[in-house]
Amino acid sequence: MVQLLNGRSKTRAKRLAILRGAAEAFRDRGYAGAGMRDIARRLEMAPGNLYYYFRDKHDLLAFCQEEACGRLLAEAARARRTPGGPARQLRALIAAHLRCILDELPGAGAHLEVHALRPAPRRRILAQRDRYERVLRTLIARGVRSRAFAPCDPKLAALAILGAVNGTAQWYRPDGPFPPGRIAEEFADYLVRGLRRS
Amino acid sequence: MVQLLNGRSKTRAKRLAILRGAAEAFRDRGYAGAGMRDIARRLEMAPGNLYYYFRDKHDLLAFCQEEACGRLLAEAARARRTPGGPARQLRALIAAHLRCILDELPGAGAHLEVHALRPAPRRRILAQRDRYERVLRTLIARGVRSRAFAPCDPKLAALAILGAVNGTAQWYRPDGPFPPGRIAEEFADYLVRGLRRS
DNA sequence: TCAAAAGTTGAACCATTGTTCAAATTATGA
DNA sequence: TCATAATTTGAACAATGGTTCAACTTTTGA
Repeated sequence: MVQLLNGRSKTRAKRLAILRGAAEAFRDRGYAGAGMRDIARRLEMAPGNLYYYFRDKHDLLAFCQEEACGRLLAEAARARRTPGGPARQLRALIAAHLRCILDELPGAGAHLEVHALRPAPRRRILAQRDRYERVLRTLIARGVRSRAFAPCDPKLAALAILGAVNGTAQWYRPDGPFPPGRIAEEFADYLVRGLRRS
Repeated sequence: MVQLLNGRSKTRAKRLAILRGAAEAFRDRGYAGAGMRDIARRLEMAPGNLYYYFRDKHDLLAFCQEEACGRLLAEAARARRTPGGPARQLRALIAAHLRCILDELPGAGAHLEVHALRPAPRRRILAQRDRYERVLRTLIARGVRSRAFAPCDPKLAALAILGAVNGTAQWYRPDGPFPPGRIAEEFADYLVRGLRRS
């Protein structure tokens, strides 16, 4: 294979591979419960090697969460550009969010154990999370104003949606009965229909 | 005060007090992240004293989860006795569930970190959780059959509801802008409306 | 082909964790 | 009031955790 990746992006690829194992471990055992040795074993590498790619465990967690937030914010931006009213856009965002955390990242940042982050990354990640939630709330509020949705508190509705969506990381299994696409579609339908006027 | 409590129920009261502190710690830091010293400090007692009431940390976690599951199953039984169709019953159960984990228990077992349980308690708690989920699914399926709800997979719908409901433990704060009753009512309305035919 | 750089290893270190226990304190009841 | 039981304490112990690092292997590029 031709070498298309320079040094920088090769280490980034490795960091993403580590992310996958680490995020799985964090999801299964929690941040503190997942040991560096466990993470290394999942990836079939030596524990010490993790420290070649990440300064320490906090840094590894921060990378997981920033990667997840970054992708979700990209999906949020795309959703706002999709044609249609707030209902269609919200539906698209929920489905994209689900595909993202089920398919690409193994629930990275689903737990969002921000308490374990250092002050600086925590501020960054909380800011990203706030931006994402604001997009959600704005879509909902817009739907309420356009009378597509019934009156409600957009903040509470957004929290309900995020709970249902992020909760999937806890029970979803790739070899389970529900493929990610199916979950994405059914959840998006259900969670948007609850907002509609009845 | 008159001594109405015999020895047994007095130690049970203390165990419940410990539960409150422990469940808060588990919710904030995760099972592994919450140290026995932290839990003791929250309760203003010595670390060693916890071992007078619980065999070890696993036992403390098991008590939290069994207490939570027990109360939720009691609410499930009551919901099935409330008058009205599946929609009303489901709405009542969701609201009761929320009041339970927001008001009474500080999100005990919200995480449901079953991996940290010993085999025997884990079997018990998983069985209780399954029973609870089955009640939920049955209510949903009944609503679908009676054409009160739109066709859907009751299993997926139940998981969506549980995600939204249990997720509240992560962001709810007693001194926040939303009182538990408000959250219970809005969530119950929203989550049931999503099932209705539109 | 080979020297330098990049990447990998696992044993060792030290702080922290769950846990124990003998001693101290408080509650009980006759 | 006092002896007994119940409860609480905190120092100490063994195990586990994150982390370091010198040595080793692989990759790179000329």
